[in-house]
Amino acid sequence: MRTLITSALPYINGVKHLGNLVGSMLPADVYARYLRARGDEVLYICATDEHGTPAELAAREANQEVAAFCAEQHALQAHYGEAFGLSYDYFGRSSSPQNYALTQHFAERLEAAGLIEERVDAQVYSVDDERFLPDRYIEGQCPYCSYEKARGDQCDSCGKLLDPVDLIDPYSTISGSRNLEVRDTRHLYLLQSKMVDTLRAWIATKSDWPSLVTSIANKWLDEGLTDRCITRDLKWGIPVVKDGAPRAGFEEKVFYVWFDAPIEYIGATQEWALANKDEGAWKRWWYGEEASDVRYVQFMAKDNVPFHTVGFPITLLGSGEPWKVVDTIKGFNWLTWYGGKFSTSMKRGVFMDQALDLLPADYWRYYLMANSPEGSDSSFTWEHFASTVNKDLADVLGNFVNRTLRFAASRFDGAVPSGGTPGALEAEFERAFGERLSAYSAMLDGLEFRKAMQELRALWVLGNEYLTEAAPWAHFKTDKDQAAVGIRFAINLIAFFAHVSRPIVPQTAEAMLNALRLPAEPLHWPTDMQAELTRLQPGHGFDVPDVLFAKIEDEQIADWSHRFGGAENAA
RNA sequence: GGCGGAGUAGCUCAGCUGGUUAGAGCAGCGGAAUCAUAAUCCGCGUGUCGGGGGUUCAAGUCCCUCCUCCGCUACCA
Repeated sequence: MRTLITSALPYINGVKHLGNLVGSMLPADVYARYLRARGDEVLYICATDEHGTPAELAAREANQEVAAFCAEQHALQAHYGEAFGLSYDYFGRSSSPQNYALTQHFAERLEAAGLIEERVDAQVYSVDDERFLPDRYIEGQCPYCSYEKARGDQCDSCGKLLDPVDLIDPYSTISGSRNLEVRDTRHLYLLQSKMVDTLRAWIATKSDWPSLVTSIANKWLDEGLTDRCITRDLKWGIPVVKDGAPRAGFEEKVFYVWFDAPIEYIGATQEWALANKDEGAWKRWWYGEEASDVRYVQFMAKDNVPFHTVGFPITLLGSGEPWKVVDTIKGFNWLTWYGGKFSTSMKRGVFMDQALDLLPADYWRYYLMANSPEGSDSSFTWEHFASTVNKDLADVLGNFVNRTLRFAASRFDGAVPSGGTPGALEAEFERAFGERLSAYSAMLDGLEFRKAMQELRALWVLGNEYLTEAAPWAHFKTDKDQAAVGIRFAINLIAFFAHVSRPIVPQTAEAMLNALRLPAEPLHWPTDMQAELTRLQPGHGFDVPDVLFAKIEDEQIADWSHRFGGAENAA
């Protein structure tokens, strides 16, 4: 069994915040690391999503050409992804030549299958901006409640749905210009309505999807899928072609970002194959008989679910070609900022670059996974973050390693001690660890991350319980062999903890292995507790590492709340 | 407006197809221990399960209704 993993593509308009991270890339990474440790073959693919109006506007804001802007932002996101330990096999770009070719290929296949047709729309054009305006970029007075800043799609004041032409005295939010006119523009429509039955039958087979995902998917089907416009009047994007030449009447248009973005999962796999000088290697993950043993798991936040349960499957299934479609979708709710919204445009919340300036990646990784918004939205606060880090990471895991190794170093000369034989206590704890390990693995298999973190924490706690009962510091005075049994057991637990914690806190786990003078490779996933607890034999040397996790002080919380805003800066 | 999700201990959250005295972690209180980042371990939880009504032998769990919050509503992505 091979597993293909993709996480929703982060949009190009800036460094992502913790909410973006926890809803897609981070859990995908944890899962990929877990499966790799278990010995499975894994391909974890991600990429930046670079097209669309916001990218053009962000580039203009930064006073850059859009291509240069995207290249720079891609490099930044790649950098911070790596710094966060995101173990992509490849981090591609939706603006890659591979994605151009694939997107154009799918459009042609869909048209050949009778699923695409041209239609003419009337749309608002801003003469001064020299562009057609998406509804949300037009504001004006609401015809119902007279609110001055109603958007073209909806009035934020009275909530009524609007059409841009309804607005009184409309203007472009890009330039403020009121020089707007309605122009006819020709677009390609994907005839999603023809695929409803196919889609419904396909989704009906997915009994293991989270209810969050199926309910969103079924909602779209139940309301009746409408045909969807898949081209836009923009310059930055994938050109619309026909028979290898620009399509007549579409010379100034590109494909809609939501048409080409998911295709980039395949595109990025092709980029990966090319980078590894094995150009055909992508196919065994995506196409035909070769890919039949692939299990495909997607990670995304709930806003992305419609595009992955409806849009992208229609593209793949409608092509009539044997493309791999998703097997399991793991959807997430929102991580909120003190109950409000993390916001890139409002700069509200903590962003990946800022987070790493404050603390190493593992602090964030553990906190985010332990509080992952699976069942419902969950809320970030500095106080909660600090108490999770201090209690679970510093006091329970970090202190276990520290107390064990410091004691062992001072009483047993920096090596695993010999003497004594394990007794009933060790047998009892070996069994307890085995049970917890099974539960932990089962939660990871089931993509139940929050519960998995509870089990992981319970394993760490069990280590401290063992030490309390074994009390090597007490035995040391009267029975050195008995003390040696406890310390041997505890040192082996450190190695065990390193392996089981590694998908979540990779840097710390490697520091633990390093302290025990164990190689970081090959990856290892414990299954047999008896083997785990006898791995390090008497005489094996070790080092006492620096404290693994520093505690977060009240002054830091106060400082960060002040700098980033706390409750008072919630939406 | 329509649709989706949520409202469970001070806080953050579990509670699948209804079934023994509603759970976990944090915080709090008491105790043990003293190897350790004063770090650990043990013990202690009556909370109108948002309000009201209903179905049932039995409801946090199903139905109706009302209230509150969040999201989506297809041209933001």
